[in-house]
Amino acid sequence: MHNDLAAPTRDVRRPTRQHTGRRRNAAARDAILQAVFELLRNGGGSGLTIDAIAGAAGVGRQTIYRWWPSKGAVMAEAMVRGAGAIVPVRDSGSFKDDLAQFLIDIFAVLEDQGIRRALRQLVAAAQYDGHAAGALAEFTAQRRATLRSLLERGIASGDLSADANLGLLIDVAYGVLWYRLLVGHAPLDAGAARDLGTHLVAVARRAGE
Amino acid sequence: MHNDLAAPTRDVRRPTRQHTGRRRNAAARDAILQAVFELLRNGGGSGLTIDAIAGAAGVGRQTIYRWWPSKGAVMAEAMVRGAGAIVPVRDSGSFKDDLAQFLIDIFAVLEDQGIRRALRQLVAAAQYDGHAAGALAEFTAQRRATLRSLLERGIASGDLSADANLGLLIDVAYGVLWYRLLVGHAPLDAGAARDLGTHLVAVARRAGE
Amino acid sequence: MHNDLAAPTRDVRRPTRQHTGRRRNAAARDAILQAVFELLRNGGGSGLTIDAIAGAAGVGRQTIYRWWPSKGAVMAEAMVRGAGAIVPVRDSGSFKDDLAQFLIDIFAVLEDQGIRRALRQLVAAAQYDGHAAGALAEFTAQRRATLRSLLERGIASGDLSADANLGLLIDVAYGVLWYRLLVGHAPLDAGAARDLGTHLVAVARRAGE
Amino acid sequence: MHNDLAAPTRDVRRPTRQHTGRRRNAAARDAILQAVFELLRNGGGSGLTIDAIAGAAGVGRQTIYRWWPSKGAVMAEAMVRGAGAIVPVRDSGSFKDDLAQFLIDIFAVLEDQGIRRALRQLVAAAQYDGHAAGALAEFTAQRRATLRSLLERGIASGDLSADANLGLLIDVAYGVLWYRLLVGHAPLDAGAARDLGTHLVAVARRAGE
DNA sequence: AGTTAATCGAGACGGTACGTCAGGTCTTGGC
DNA sequence: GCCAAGACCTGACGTACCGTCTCGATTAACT
Repeated sequence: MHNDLAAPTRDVRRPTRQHTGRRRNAAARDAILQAVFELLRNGGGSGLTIDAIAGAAGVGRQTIYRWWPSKGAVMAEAMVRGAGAIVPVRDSGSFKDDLAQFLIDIFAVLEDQGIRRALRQLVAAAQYDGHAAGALAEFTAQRRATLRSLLERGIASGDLSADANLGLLIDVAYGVLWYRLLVGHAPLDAGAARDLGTHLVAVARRAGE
Repeated sequence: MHNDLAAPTRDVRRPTRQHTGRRRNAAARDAILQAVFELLRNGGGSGLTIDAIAGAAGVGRQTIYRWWPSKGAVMAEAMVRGAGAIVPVRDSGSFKDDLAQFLIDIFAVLEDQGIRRALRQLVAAAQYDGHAAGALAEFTAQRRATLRSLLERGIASGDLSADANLGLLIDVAYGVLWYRLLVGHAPLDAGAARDLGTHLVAVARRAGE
Repeated sequence: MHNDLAAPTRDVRRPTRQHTGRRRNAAARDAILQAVFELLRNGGGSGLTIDAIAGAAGVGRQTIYRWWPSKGAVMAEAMVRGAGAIVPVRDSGSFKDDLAQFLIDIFAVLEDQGIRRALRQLVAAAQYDGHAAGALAEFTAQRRATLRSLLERGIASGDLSADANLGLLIDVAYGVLWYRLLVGHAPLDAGAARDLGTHLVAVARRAGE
Repeated sequence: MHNDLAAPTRDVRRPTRQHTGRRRNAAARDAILQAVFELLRNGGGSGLTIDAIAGAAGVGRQTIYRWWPSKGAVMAEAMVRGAGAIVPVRDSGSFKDDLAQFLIDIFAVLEDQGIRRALRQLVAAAQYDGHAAGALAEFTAQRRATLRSLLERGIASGDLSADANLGLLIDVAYGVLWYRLLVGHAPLDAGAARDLGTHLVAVARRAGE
């Protein structure tokens, strides 16, 4: 059925056909993710229906189910891709400045109401949809790794003690962020970012003394 | 809902009659809250329907809507009532011990998978239901107040500096708690409670130095 | 609905409740049947969807499924009710005239393209839907009974022989009708009705000689 | 699909290349018709899908659409080919015997439940599919022609009067057959065939007297 | 004691969204 | 260029819930 001469050694291992038929269209996949993210940002996140997604993406409903197992899964992936606007770690030479700037940058992204709504939806979906939970776990792990590399630079520079509990520090930073985001009792602005940065540096230095 | 003053002639004819008819049955209300909490703890939170609540409580659906404006509202109230098992603040004389014990007690309550699921559901519901959001805000405000009173005792005793940023400290404590609860990347056990307690005391003491 | 005078001993005999809840709304049922018949007559019978029925009747989709088990069933009942416009048997004193007039009247009803389409749809649905098949059987049995009573008058008057095979005569009459209706190779007009009437009388008279 | 003879000049410019590409595979066509007929006879006619046909025939879906314009068309052709098992007209010298035998032979074929189901499906499909309607018309026209030739022999032999209404007689015969087949209120067995034969001869003889 | 009216459990109502299934078209790599 | 496979868009299906409305029964204050 295929050309034996082209891959003589492969035939032995894969005697049967691997695939036939039309290939999946990655453009459709992208259009769906794009549409989901836009709808989450602009429309009311609650009323996000599969039909609306399909309509906005110019795609059939079945195609969505072909790529993702549930609505939560596609929502999660869309938000990881869209909301994961990379907040870069700067390197100014001063660890304290870099940390403060990192937090300020993150909080600045969260000024956007659409991003806020999208992230809240992601957490909500993760509570009852296993796929969304997986996506959220992956998303947050990535974010924690970024912050960890920054904190490790602080250890190297001596701003943080060598035995600082980095895992806890990271959870403190993102914990405050998510807690305020989800409950909404306190602002997420530049002042909050500065306070949080001060807190992290203070405790980390103290930890080694 | 309408104003009787707009119909003065009726007041003349029925000046005294305040109310007639059967009174609401508080037992039904309790049965509903009880049923919701049980379903949240045991069943899969996703499939929590009004029908299921009514069935479990032995109640008609309309009765639920008579007492609460939305599913999120009744869920929220049930969880505030059920999950709000009071974790008392102890007074052993040592602020540090009391703080550590407070966190350990809270984390012990969270060992229960049902409580965990219920709290996660509450946060999820709050993201798309205004009533649930209100209930969550009230719930968390109450919890923050409790912790704040404990921390103020720490200031009084001199364990914390007088100008410590209590609001931030509280958000750090609950932020770590909720973040780990919602994302699930790290355990919520006695060790975590101790680490968190140490962190809070260390930073707060440092802050005033 | 029940007799309260039976009162004190009631609990013993009927310990359980007979019925609670809102009663079914016969008006909705009628609206559905009406809408189905109109859609079958006017619209293209092929594209008759449950949604279209529900929309035309101003009814929810579930209500249709509450009353009938399948689309074929509701189609069948609608057509039995709508297309079963009673063609009365006349009694002019002359059996032959009455038979001829009966056939002419039936064929006249079939001049209406909508009725034609509806009847064809009924037969089509009956081929793959058991409920529709039942409705068709009932419908045709009723029609055969009507014709049989007319033919029996013919026997009484001596126009038909006493041992005429009435079952076959009836099937001949309706067989020709349905065959032409379904295949469409020959017209169903007054001339056809007269020919068919002549045929029936001729063969039935002969049969006894 | 186009006629090469219509473009003689093309042959001059490309004298050698008569045709490129794989030729249509008539075997695939046969396999499809065979598969459709088998599925109609054995499986439930209702759930006959294009996918099922393609699968049973070992054929791609597109191949079916290359040969027929719609599902009704392929169903109709399959049934005309499969169910059109030729019932030959015999010539024993006796018209009455030949007619009776013809009807008995036809009814014998209809003993097969699969044939019955297939024919009912054909009629059902013809009610909403123009292609199937065409196929049914062609099929029935062919059957009527066969019976007509037999009846004309009856006129030649003097068993039928010269001015008998052959069109009506044919419709009576097939009408009774289809009516009983579609409604199912009476059997289609040898006894029924004999009754029908007697009826036809009786009326036809009488008609000329 | 009788009247009046709001509540109760139950369940039908008009809707909206779901996830699946089928139809007919388009695309891919192989022949 | 035909073929099998299968992804694509479309649209109907039957189900699950939603929040409201209606039913007979119950219950409690006011007459």
